[in-house]
Amino acid sequence: MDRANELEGACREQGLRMTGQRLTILSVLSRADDHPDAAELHRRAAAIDPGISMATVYRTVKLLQDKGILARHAFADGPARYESAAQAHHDHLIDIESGRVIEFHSPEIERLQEEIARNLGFRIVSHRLEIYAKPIKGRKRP
Amino acid sequence: MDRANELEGACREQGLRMTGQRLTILSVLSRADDHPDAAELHRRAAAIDPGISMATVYRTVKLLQDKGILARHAFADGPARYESAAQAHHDHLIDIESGRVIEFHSPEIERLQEEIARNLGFRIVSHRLEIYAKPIKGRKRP
DNA sequence: GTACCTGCAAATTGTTTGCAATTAA
DNA sequence: TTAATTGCAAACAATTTGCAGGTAC
Repeated sequence: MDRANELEGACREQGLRMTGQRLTILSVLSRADDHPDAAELHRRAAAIDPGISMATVYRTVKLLQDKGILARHAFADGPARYESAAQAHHDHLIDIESGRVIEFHSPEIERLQEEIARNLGFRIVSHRLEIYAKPIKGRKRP
Repeated sequence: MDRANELEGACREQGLRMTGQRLTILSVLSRADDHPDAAELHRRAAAIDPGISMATVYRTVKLLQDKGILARHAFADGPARYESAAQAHHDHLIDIESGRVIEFHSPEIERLQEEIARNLGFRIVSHRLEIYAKPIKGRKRP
């Protein structure tokens, strides 16, 4: 019922072998409500199972990505960051002061993108929209 | 009057020393109507001045970037690609079959982005919008 | 003359991979 | 049983940097 089981279930459906390391990484991913990079995933996973290696983290995130279970985002600088692919499509606003990532979605922008691509004679396969911004001082944010 | 002189002029205005290597790289950049990566810039520059090193290419593009003369784009995969920053702001559609980059601009999308950021309590510093797409067969493209 | 620039090679960063040992199914 | 998975270390790709010598101004 919880997210760990959802991710684990998705993996089993895909016929992946559920090793201790994978379970550990899945549990880390399921409890993450941020956008950790590989090093951070390894740190959190190693806190549970100290023997886990960086190579396994990389192999696992790539595997999950290929299976459509995990989304990888290479923002403008620094290492790639990951999040569960289970949620609906969205874009990202990156707080360049804190590194925090805020998700948003604009059907209007999506529609305009489709229109632009079509007018150029293309069919969209994927897209990337990232806003790099600073918090406005004295403004409360949701 | 031509773009080589424009770029060179911009560099001189910034007080940069105009070495032979920089002039070579500037001339390569000025005649490029595509989005070359560092290796490609080096290839083209080396065709003019075989002694030029990769390190100098990297140092030069970074310098020009810092001075606002050159724009660096790290697309979804492969090395970063560069283009003159002299032109108006625009976003990119990448033909994933050929790697070709098509520029477009949508004031409407820009406006929506501003609105989204404002509503979240942020001020946009920069943004990145890339559309990865395939050509529609049997359609003529501009 | 001197601060800046260059080439070279070595270092860095983020990520991938070959291999021999281990393990899930 | 046996094909998949792991840890380790080495390999990789893109980019940066220390250093000793060279050059624009």
